[in-house]
Amino acid sequence: METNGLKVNGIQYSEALKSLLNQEGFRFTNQRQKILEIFKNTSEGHHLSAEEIYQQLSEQGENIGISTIYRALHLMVKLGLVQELGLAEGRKYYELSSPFIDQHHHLVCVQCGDVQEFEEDFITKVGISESESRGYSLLNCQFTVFALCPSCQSLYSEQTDDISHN
Amino acid sequence: METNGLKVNGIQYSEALKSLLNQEGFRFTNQRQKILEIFKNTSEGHHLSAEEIYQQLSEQGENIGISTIYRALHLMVKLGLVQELGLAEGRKYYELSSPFIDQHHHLVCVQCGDVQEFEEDFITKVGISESESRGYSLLNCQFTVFALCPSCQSLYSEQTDDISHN
DNA sequence: TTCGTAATGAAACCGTTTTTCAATAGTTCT
DNA sequence: AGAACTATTGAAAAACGGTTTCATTACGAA
Repeated sequence: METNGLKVNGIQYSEALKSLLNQEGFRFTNQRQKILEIFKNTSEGHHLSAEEIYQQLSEQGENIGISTIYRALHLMVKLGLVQELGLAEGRKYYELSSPFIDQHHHLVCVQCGDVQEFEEDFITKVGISESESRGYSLLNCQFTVFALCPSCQSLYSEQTDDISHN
Repeated sequence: METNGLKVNGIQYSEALKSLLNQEGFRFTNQRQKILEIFKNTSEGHHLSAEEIYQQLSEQGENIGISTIYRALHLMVKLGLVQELGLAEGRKYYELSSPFIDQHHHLVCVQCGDVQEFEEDFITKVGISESESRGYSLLNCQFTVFALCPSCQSLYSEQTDDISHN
């Protein structure tokens, strides 16, 4: 059908990004635009690492440096466009931040890495009140539940020996 | 007074650790005992990194390898003795897990790294019910609030230019 | 168009964590 | 207590995620 809804949204988004950047003295570069497009085209509930963004852009034929991606991600976090998540081991994940998407929290299977999202307004409220009552200014709060998903539970009990490290 | 409460507890603790390890086919080594002692002698609210455990043991004259510490920490996490925290950038922190200490959550200043703890039973209950309702088996849940502490707020607003990365 | 400088890509670098491997030392069995 | 089995160890090397450096490029204001 090629209605190109994405493209239309993409243009609006780009305009918004451009004015947001310019009004802070930053520049609207092709690379930053492409990175934001990756986020836009990513299904809700999927979280992107710097490496995955790099892979996707490389596949699209973009010649982008990994350091550019890290720099863009930091900038977008500071501008409030993107949120940084500490879901998994050793690596950061990113997602578009509210108000673009609803505030939510994560249930992670530590074995297979599957991530489920859920909403619970009260938790965010606790974050707000805990920081306010101490004079802190809230940046972001994350509730992460680490667990084993049903299919990993059976496997797991059989391989207690995968605990040792040699 | 030298009542040696710690030592008495230490012995009990060691016995408990030994049988816990042995019943799973692991060995009760001097190094693992020493590491657990570090945790025991650490004040509540202080979180240990692998590096800090290494420093403390080295000061005590123990000749322990850093890889042994990482291996022991992983094992203790799997056994449920210790909890892994993703509080700060680039490095993991560890603390004795409940039921040894009360369940609590963290308010972190992203600027100076100061950590405040607070309790909120409801949050833990959400973690339990979210995982149960999906058939997940809960391992551990963490609510982390990232914010700026009062003293860092003033400094921070002056340096908006630290956003760019060159 | 020109100019100033923010942003870029490549490569070098950094700190943390993991892996490798030969040597050591808990555990169990006799 | 001694022997045998093998989990664990320390040291060094490697891997890994992320950051910095620097010469070059390209936004965007004038």
